[in-house]
Amino acid sequence: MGIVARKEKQKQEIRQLILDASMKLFVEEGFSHVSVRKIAEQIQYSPTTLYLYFKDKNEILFHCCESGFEKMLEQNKSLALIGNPLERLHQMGVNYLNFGLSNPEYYDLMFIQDAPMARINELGEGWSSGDQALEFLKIIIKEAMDKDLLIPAKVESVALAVWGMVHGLVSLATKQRLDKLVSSHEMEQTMHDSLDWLLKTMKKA
Amino acid sequence: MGIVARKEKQKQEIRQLILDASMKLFVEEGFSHVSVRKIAEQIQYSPTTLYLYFKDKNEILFHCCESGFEKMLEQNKSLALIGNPLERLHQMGVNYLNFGLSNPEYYDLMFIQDAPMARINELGEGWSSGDQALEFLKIIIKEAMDKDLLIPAKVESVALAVWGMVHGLVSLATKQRLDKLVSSHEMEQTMHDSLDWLLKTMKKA
DNA sequence: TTTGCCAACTTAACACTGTTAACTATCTTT
DNA sequence: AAAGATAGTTAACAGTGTTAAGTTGGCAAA
Repeated sequence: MGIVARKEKQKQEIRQLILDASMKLFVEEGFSHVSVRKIAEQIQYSPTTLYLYFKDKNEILFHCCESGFEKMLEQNKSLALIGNPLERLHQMGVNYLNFGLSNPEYYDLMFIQDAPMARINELGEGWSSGDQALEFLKIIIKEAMDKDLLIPAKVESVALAVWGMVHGLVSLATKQRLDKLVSSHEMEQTMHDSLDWLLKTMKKA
Repeated sequence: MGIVARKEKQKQEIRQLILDASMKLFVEEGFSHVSVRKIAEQIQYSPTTLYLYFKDKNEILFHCCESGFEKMLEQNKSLALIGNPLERLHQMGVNYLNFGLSNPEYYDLMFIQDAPMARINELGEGWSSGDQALEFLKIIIKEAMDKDLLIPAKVESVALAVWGMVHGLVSLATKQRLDKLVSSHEMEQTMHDSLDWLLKTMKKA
């Protein structure tokens, strides 16, 4: 049994090797410049070898995407320390904007590109990463309402509105839709202003 | 002079032929399935002929994108009839959500894909379509504030927040990020709920 | 009228892309 | 030692955007 276990371990190592190479490439060169052949070259294997470890490119990208969610989750660890749910919500929004602007390639994969979702749909699974994140957001909002800090409303609507807004800002910015409309050195500040405005507005007087 | 004018007219006709074919294709088959070769086949020309009329594929897509903005503008013509700026803002949001959900391929090109912006950046021009749309939004918000219907705030922040939210909702939805989180038959309603919530919340009591 | 030019257009090719089928070693088991 | 599974390869298919070179046809000047 030891021998079959070792084989399995080696297999996993190569899988990881492929994923690491993919991530390195797409962080450095950008999502659109990552090809199966380039990944293979990076790890000194033939391109077709990747297909022995992954069904297709989508599956590789899905794992990179999951890795992005881990990165994001990591960043949000410190949120637990914030007692006030409204302040926690605010910091979560700030973290979201920062993550998106600092990791545009990851962000693209996590929330915009079709590839990772295509893989999920093929397997008929749920989207656990997205589910967790939205659930987390809903809990904070519910807590804030319970503590009478927010105007009562349907939690789902508010959560979607907040997520929608920060996602909208990040994706407009990273897809260059604000470049010609907002001066670039004020861009980040303007985005944070919008977030501040939302939180101030939804706060109970 | 008549002869050179006719030639010019013919040139414009072929340009339009190419654009029409492109639009037909990418509305029917989806953005990612539009290739230079397919466009060419559609109009019975050789693929390379397109390069006599357009610099590259990006330029073609840019024009399709502009055509999307016209479609959207058309839809917003009726807004002028609404006297109350808050109601007008609300209807504009509703229109935005509907446009995005009904024309996902156009929407993708207008607000998400790199191609059209790449062309704008190459030419060093501004983004007049985006500029107009945002300006329009700002004017409504300013009017609402002046008429004491909205809590006063920096117009730019509010405009970006509102745009960000509707854009965020549409792009999350069209990029399948809500599929596993919101039941599909309630999706549209949920999105409108979020918009309603925002407008109700920002409204002066 | 004939020559020459110029414009519109096409063919062939380059350098890529994801992916599959078929082949070749190497290592395991009988 | 022979047979079979495993891991990896090469070659190929069908597609992408794009460019260089070649081919027409029609018009203008000689």
